Amino acid sequence: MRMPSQNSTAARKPQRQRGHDRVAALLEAAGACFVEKGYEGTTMTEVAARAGAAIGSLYQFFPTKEALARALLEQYAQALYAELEKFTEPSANWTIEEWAEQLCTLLIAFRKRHRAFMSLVESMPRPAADGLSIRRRLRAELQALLARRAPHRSDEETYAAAVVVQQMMKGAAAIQEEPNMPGRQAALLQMQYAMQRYLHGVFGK
Amino acid sequence: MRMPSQNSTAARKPQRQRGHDRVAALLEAAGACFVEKGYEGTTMTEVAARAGAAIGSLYQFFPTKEALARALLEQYAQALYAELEKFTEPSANWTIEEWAEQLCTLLIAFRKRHRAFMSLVESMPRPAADGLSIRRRLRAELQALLARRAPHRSDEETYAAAVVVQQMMKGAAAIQEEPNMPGRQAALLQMQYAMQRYLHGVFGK
Amino acid sequence: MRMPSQNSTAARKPQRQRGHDRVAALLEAAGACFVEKGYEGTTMTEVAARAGAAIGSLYQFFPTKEALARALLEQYAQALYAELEKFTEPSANWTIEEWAEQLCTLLIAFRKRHRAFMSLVESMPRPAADGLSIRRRLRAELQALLARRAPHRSDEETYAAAVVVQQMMKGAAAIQEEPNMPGRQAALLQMQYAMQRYLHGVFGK
Amino acid sequence: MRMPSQNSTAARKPQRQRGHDRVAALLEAAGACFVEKGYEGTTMTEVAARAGAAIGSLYQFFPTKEALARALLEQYAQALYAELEKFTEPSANWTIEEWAEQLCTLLIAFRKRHRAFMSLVESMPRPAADGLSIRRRLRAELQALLARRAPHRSDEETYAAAVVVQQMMKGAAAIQEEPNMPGRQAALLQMQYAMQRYLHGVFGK
DNA sequence: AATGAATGAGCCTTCATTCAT
DNA sequence: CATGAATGAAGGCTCATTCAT
Repeated sequence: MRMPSQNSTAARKPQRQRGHDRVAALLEAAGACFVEKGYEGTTMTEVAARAGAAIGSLYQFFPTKEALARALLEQYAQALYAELEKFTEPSANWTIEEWAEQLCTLLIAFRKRHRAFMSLVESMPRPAADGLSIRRRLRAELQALLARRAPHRSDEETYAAAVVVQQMMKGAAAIQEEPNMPGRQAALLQMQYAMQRYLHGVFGK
Repeated sequence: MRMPSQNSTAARKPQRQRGHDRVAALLEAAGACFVEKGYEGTTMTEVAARAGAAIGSLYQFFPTKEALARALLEQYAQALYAELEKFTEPSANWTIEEWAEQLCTLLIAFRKRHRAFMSLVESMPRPAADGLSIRRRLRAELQALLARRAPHRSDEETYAAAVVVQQMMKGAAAIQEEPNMPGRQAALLQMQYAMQRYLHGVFGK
Repeated sequence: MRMPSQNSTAARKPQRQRGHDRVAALLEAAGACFVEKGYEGTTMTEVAARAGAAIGSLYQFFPTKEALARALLEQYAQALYAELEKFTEPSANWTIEEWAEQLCTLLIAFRKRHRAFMSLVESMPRPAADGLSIRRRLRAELQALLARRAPHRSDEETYAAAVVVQQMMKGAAAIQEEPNMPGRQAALLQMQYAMQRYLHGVFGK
Repeated sequence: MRMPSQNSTAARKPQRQRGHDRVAALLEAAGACFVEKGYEGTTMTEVAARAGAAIGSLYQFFPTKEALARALLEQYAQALYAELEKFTEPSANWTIEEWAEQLCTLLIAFRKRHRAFMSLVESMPRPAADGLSIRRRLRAELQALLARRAPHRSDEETYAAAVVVQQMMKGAAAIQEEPNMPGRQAALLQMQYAMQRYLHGVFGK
């Protein structure tokens, strides 16, 4: 049963609200699908079904499968940048080892919360690979963070270090994701240790 | 000694010269395709065409796309193990840093020569994921190598270290593969440096 | 009340007028194809074309060739059961010979109207053989009818009789279907006569 | 050197002992396959493999799948005619009931021994349907037998009776073939009884 | 907006049959 | 004759995307 629609200005808001919920549900469903089956394995039909929407509705908001993935990725990226922001301020007080530990902790927690992130970054097909640009942005972020800690280093040096840190974090994520891995915790700690050693070597006094 | 146990997804072995050549051509074509477009993006039709064979010929030897990928993977794995074998002997004379450098060099060279290796390991769909078992084998290999260098370490410790080394090598490979990456060489060197620092910290006297 | 338990090989139900029409057209086309070429000989492409639909539309409603055949079969089965229902009531007044004649008439007419029925029951591949269960149901129906006429007979006896009647009806259908058969009418009458003799022997006073 | 080729779809006759064995093995393998999977479901490759022969060898003797089936059918038909011959002589002494019983027994035993016979007769595709002609020949045979027993009957009458008898025998075979059928023996006996009643009614004094 | 039907290019795979050795 | 590789038309089915209601 439909409520008699209120006057045109008032009626708009609930409609938008509905739309918002829809989009949220769709993105969530998409995330779940991408995690479970990867980009190629995910079906637009299934995403819609999982969100309790019709296929047509899905296309109303996301004109393309790629757009859907991109939107999801973008959402994650924003969240990640927001979290990284917290590193800007207090990081000055930390030793480089503490800094590394915090970074590891943050990234690992983030990937645990948003499992589709990695999955998508890795499984989107090359030509469309938006994952690439996201990685680049994240890398720049890391570089900026590192540059702040070591202002005397050249851009080339901080860039290279950012690349290394990024790859190591990716490694940590992979460890997390691997099913039935024995000694996962120990391995993660070692990964963190490796990063600490590296950063100490490069930026430590 | 290997049983001739052709399980259903295994490749049929050619029995004539002609067949051998075909299989080689097909595998090569498959490798090229997988590199360029990943597992899902690769078409059996295209593989056949690229090898100058009819689609039926492809299926004569590889009953499935998956079998084709698996065969390729297996081929690479064997080659890699063979190369790693050379590490067993002389490594005793090396410092841990030299050892790490040699390993980096070897793996990087290997991936350059067999670009489909990584591509496939990463892009094969989970359930079939033969990549997983290959990674496990390689990890065991690394662990054995590390254990030889540090006999006083427990299995848990060497295993964790093997995991870390493996992830770092994957990172290096990713760096190599990334298109249009500025300062690639520097980054690779840093990656190697990171590994050396880590191994030094863990196994160095 | 029917559960909406769409098991994976079941047909999706259309929810719009347009869909209903499509499904009807598709089933009709399928029937025609199955009659002409049997189950294996029938092509999904051809069914779609014959119904003036795209191949995708066919699969929208019938996820499998088997599902299509099953749906058709089910439709016929329902129709047949409905017609047999009319036998329950008045049959008491008939002699066994009249009963047999009516049954022959009904079944022959039914098969003439729904020629795909038999074709499908016979040509569906064994493992999937839904034909089997349909036959079993029809057999049970016949047994019930016979049991009503001869309440003093044991279940075993009526079952065996039902089997015989069923096979004879199948024989009659085969006679009908055979192309260029001389003296078809006479043969059909003889078939009916055989059934009457048999039933008279078993259930007659 | 090629013999002036017989008609194109016929099987070539082997000319050496080895060839004979091969052909026998192939036919047997074919029979097994046809029973298990029907005509369409059977693969030339599988037949060859099952007979321990190469696919090329199979085609050396049977130029076509159809030819293979036909050859098998022909073989069975010959065997059946041979067995029916025994009916010519002594049948005069039997009552019609005895005659029917013997016929049932013989046919049932035959189908049990040559299970591919029925399977093939029923599953060969229409246009090629050699089954048809075989049925016709068998029908003629039956008619001849019946005519001998009842010389006063017209051709039309004996033909119709032959048709009925044939269908009933087919029904009996179906009963035999049906998996997990409870009370099979009883049903078979009833089938025989039905035939006896019928023949008694038509040809009995 | 929402819904669900429509579309069709394209994918993986099969298999009867032919051919070169 | 034997063998096994070669061939390619054709089939079942998927799925991103568009359209009509």
